[in-house]
Amino acid sequence: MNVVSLARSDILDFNPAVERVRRLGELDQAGADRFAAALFPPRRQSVRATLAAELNRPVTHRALLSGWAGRVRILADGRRQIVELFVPGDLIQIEAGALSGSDTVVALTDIVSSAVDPAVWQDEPLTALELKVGCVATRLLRNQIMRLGRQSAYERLGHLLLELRERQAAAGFDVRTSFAMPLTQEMLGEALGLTTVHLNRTMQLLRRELMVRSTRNGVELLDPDTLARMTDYQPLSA
Amino acid sequence: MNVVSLARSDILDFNPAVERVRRLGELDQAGADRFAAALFPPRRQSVRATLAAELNRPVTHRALLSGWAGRVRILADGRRQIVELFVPGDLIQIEAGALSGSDTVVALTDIVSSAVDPAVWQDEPLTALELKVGCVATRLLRNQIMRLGRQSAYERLGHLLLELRERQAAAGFDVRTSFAMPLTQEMLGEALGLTTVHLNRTMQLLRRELMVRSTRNGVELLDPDTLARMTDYQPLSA
DNA sequence: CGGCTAATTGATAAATTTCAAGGGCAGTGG
DNA sequence: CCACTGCCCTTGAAATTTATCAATTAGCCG
Repeated sequence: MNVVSLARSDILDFNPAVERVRRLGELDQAGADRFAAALFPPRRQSVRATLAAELNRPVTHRALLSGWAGRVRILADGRRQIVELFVPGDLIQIEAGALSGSDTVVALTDIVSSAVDPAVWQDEPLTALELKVGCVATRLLRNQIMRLGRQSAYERLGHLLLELRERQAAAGFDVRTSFAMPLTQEMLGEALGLTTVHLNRTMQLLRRELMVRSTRNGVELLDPDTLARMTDYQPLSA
Repeated sequence: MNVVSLARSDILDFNPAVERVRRLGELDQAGADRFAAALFPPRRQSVRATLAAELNRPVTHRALLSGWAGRVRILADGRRQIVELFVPGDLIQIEAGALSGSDTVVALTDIVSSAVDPAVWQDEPLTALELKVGCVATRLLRNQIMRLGRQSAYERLGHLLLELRERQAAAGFDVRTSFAMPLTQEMLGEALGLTTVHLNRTMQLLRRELMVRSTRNGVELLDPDTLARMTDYQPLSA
């Protein structure tokens, strides 16, 4: 009855994307299975690989099954902005050609992902889901804008960590003690509009104040409620 | 044959939203008319009014016909971020309830707008359009993230002005000499993550360098190409 | 034990914010 | 017609935050 531990214990057929869609759409087993069946065979890619549009369509989704990715924009002088972060379970919207602008989706770690058959959104229990998935993605973009436009380094980092935690929880991962955070501080800085040096110092501050503990390849939030209050974090599932 | 001047000369039935959709979807007259017919009677609202979801649907579009609006997020301590700006011709996506997060769409000037009948997207020549409209909106959000995360005050302002110009051009306005810019410097600052004071100084810098000339309620870009190079601006229509 | 890459530190410079006032201009009412 | 009031734009000086530059340390893998 504990979905989290079931999902974790039976790694073999735990699929974070299916889990996420199941919860988001409040699907029953049949609906979840239908979505699972719409996933093409997973493909493995290494860090820095590019995720491209597929199936000869202007817009496709790829379900990220493991590893992290990011949508990246690079300026003429080499500055790099990670516009959007993707964690396991996310459905990454990839646009073909001109529609994508100058942004690229890149693997930030080694990843596994599968294309989503667009036909699946026609099926009755899933019709509303494409819309919902889009709305959530848009809200994340707006969160990112709020962080970059209005928050201090400290707030940005705290807010982002809370968001990443909630997103992983929404994909069925157990985040109660700690959650995955495989990004280097350089990448985190590129996402948060901060230099590596400053991000490092900000992270140290969070640790010194006992808001965060870093574990191997992961992070633990020691007082999420206070952190949420301090950084104006609003749960996605509000 | 000059669409711009035709549109301008016949103000009476110039509808920037119809014009924009017509171009975006490469519609013929019949298609454009079909879209025009899907617009509910326009409603007038004053500055600071809120645009709310309608038609008992989770997501609706409102076509902004005149005046400017913005999607706004307010933090607990009163800081305000304009997440997204809307100019005449834009189709503003408005989410109901929880889907919207804590963001609100607000009139930044007096405005006129009409709801879009969602049924219109089912019609054949327009099917692909909802997708395209969404993609463009998303690209604008990503532009905003890039500006806030990676650019200096000078670059941010220049980049945004170029974007606002192109968007108004895309809605059929003649932007060759100057274009509308009815926002106060305070609002511009709230959009660009800058204080009013700093925005003011940055604007003066752009003027001093003869990149920008301010006219009454409008702006003229004196050397758009150079400005685009300096600010890494990529046309939406690329 | 190298040889990486990532994390950390210290010192200094630059960008941006804050605070506090002035000035311009348009509409309003006497 | 003029003073008045309410925005909005503009300025100056000082304080903060964040970036830059340049090493140094820590960890991990073969």
